[in-house]
Amino acid sequence: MFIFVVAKNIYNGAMNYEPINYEALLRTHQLKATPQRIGILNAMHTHGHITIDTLYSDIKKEFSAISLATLYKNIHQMMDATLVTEVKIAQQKTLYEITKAAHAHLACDRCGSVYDIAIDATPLVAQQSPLSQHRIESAQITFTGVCQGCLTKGA
Amino acid sequence: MFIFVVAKNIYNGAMNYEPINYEALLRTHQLKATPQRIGILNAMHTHGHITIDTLYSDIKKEFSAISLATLYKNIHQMMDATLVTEVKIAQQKTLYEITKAAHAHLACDRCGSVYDIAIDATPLVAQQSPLSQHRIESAQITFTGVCQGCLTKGA
DNA sequence: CATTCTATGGATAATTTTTTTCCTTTAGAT
DNA sequence: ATCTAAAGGAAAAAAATTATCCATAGAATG
Repeated sequence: MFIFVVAKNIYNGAMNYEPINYEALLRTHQLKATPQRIGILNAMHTHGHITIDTLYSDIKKEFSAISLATLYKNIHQMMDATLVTEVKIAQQKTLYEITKAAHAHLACDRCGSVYDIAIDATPLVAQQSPLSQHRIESAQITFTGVCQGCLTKGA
Repeated sequence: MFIFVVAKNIYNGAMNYEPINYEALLRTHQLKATPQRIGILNAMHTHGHITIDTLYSDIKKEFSAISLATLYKNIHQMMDATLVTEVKIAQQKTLYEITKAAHAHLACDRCGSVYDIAIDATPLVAQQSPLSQHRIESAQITFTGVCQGCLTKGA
């Protein structure tokens, strides 16, 4: 038997039971639910994580007049509201994703793609914090290696 | 009894037995040992990790005419040679450090400082790789929390 | 449902960060 | 000591990010 305890109105990319209500998600985070913001969240959701360029070209299909400044402004507002997370990986362009259940990333050395890896860093944090003179609260993990696709087709 | 197996000419920031021979380190990595490069490595070493701005103002004390382009060009060459590592942390400026023994970083939520955390990610990689459809080879870990300094002086 | 107030979007420009180009100088091999 | 490919410096260009200004649109209020 599995018990899913789902906090109300927390986005979880892995649980696509029903279409995501971006309006409610925005309001929960004290942000106005504008069409542009909904579009941004939608693009992030369909891509999992997204660069500013992909987001820009994607969203222009719906809002041809949208400006990059609008994207940056909104991304930062959503980051301040912890609704969006910035993902920085060495040698890669910055990615943005809807804040979701803890997970790691794999950056493929060969093709550069970034994949989500299901992992709970809680034990790592719990283990490290007492060893450190700092108070450790969370962990962001980026793995590097070779992705499934490259393994299959490559040597 | 402790046995230290130290690969020859690998930089290890933690082992300051003797002054680091940057010339040899550069040559080992097939890079010409120019004074500017030695200065860059020296600044990285004394700071542990460094932003481009700090590096620039630091190194100008020795090479007043050095240009930012020279820094970026060299950093990239050293990164290609795996002598330097780029550290990207969300909400922070990119840091550069001499590639050293595996370690994690702690980014303080309060003051923004970044500290090194001694940790060997090998077990994490070994544990995750078989669980994944990808081949996982290494891990970069960034912890967030509150650093010792802020803990002491703050609430 | 209309009105009002405030936050948002879009245009534009300014900053900041990073990369490129071109020419002179230098490290390191011969 | 000489030679040559690589490196440094100056300058500009390109890319990424942020700020400013004003018209407009959410959403709260009556």
